[in-house]
Amino acid sequence: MADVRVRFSPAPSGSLHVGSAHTALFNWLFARHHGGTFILRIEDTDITRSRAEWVDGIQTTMAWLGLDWDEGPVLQSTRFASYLAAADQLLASGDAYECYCTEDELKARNEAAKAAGRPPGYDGHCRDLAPDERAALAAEGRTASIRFRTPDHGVSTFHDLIRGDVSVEWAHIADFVIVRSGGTPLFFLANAVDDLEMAITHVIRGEDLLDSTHRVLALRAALGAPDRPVYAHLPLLVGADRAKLSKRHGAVALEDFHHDGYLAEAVLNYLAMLGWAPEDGREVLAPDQVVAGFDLERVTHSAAFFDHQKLDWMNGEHLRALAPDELETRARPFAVERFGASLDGGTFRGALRIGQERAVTLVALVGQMDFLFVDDADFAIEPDSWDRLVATDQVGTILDAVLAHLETCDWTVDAIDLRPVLQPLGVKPSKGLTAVYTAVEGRRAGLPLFDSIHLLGRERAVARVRGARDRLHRDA
RNA sequence: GCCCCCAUCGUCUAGCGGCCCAGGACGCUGCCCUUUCAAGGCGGUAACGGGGAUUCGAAUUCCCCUGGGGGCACCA
Repeated sequence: MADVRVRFSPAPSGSLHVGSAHTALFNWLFARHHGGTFILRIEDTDITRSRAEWVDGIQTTMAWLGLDWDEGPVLQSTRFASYLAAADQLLASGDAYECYCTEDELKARNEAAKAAGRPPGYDGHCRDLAPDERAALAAEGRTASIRFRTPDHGVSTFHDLIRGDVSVEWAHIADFVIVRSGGTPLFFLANAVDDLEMAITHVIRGEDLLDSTHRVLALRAALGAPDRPVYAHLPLLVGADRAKLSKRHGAVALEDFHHDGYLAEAVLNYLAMLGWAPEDGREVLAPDQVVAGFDLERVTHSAAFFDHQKLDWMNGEHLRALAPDELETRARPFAVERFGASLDGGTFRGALRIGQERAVTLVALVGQMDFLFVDDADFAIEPDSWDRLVATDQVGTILDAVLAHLETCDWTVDAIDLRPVLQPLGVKPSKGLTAVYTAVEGRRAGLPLFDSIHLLGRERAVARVRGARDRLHRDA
């Protein structure tokens, strides 16, 4: 497939949402798979809802995910002249007309229609006004919007790469506004004009836009387009209630996943698996592998549930696949944010080495090593863990023996093995060591103890075990 | 209300007429490994929404029903 040109065209009315990111990703995958061009177009024709900071945020987040674009960002707000010229052309050809109905009137008539059991949508009130009628309305001080005249009869059909032929009767599609009474163009117009001018070959977007395709295509034809792009409507992403994913379903802003310590390649991988599956069934893939195997015709038809649990698993898979240096590069910002100046490079690398195989996110990875970097004055055992330590059989004996060992043992080894200390006491390692985990790491479970003690250093390790032992005696 | 789209384990999916009394993955769960927690290894649990039709044969084709979702803005 040569000369593929696709675009991702978000409205900058918020930060990039996982549903939008899903659409962006599929466009990007398609473009990259076919060696085509991926264009970023910002659909900000509604200037009251758009904000420059969101335009920046969308780009930042796309860059984080690894979705690079070849052209743009093209802001539709800078192209109003083109859209308005197209509107004039449609007015001249009779495909569009001026509508003097006010928003309040439309709303009232719509509600009346619904109440009467008739379908909502424009009723054609200003469709065939005579010139003198228009002049009279304008004289009242009304400003006209411009509406596109849809056919009264017949059927609109287009072919969707994923869903096959999709048809609807024109009688069900009301005339729609393409230019606001304030003189600014609307989505349908800008979309049709830009897809035409940018020579978009494939339109890949969410299924929620399926019905609007008929209108865009009609506009496009009225504008004199000789052809149509290929359409592919993606399955929607839904929450636990099976409704379209939105803010009330929890974290849906893509930047949140970044901040929560998810790896971009894991998010990309997971998002790709929502609605698409590689032919060989392998699920954990690097971005270039997803690109290589991607095929729009293998995209599924039904809405997909965004499963955080599976994302967590997948993130762990990608985390464990990272080379040591790369892991350090990714984790360091999170560690710096959490520990600041107390972060020691050597200890950090050691902790990463033993933490990598058990963490789900970078945040969790850094979180489990906090006992190494917290100020010793601030170190505290979790209350619940302390209670259970106190209740442990022979806890005093265990801590005394461990303390004695830590003060005298050889510290030049790789890790401080405490099993020989416990053995003479007749304490089961798993049980006795839980008490030591609590004393050293502040909780009953965490990074491997023997390595952790070594990373902590003799002085600090001894201080922690002594602290626990002394507190035990005080309480007793 | 009208229109459109969709329908395989709890979830993501494989399956495009016989290879399927349905395969993989997440989750859950049993065992093993094990200094905790994980990770890992080996098992287990669990699905073709219902009814017709076509066919020698249907998860796969067609129709109806049911269910779910989306749309019907001077948002995109």
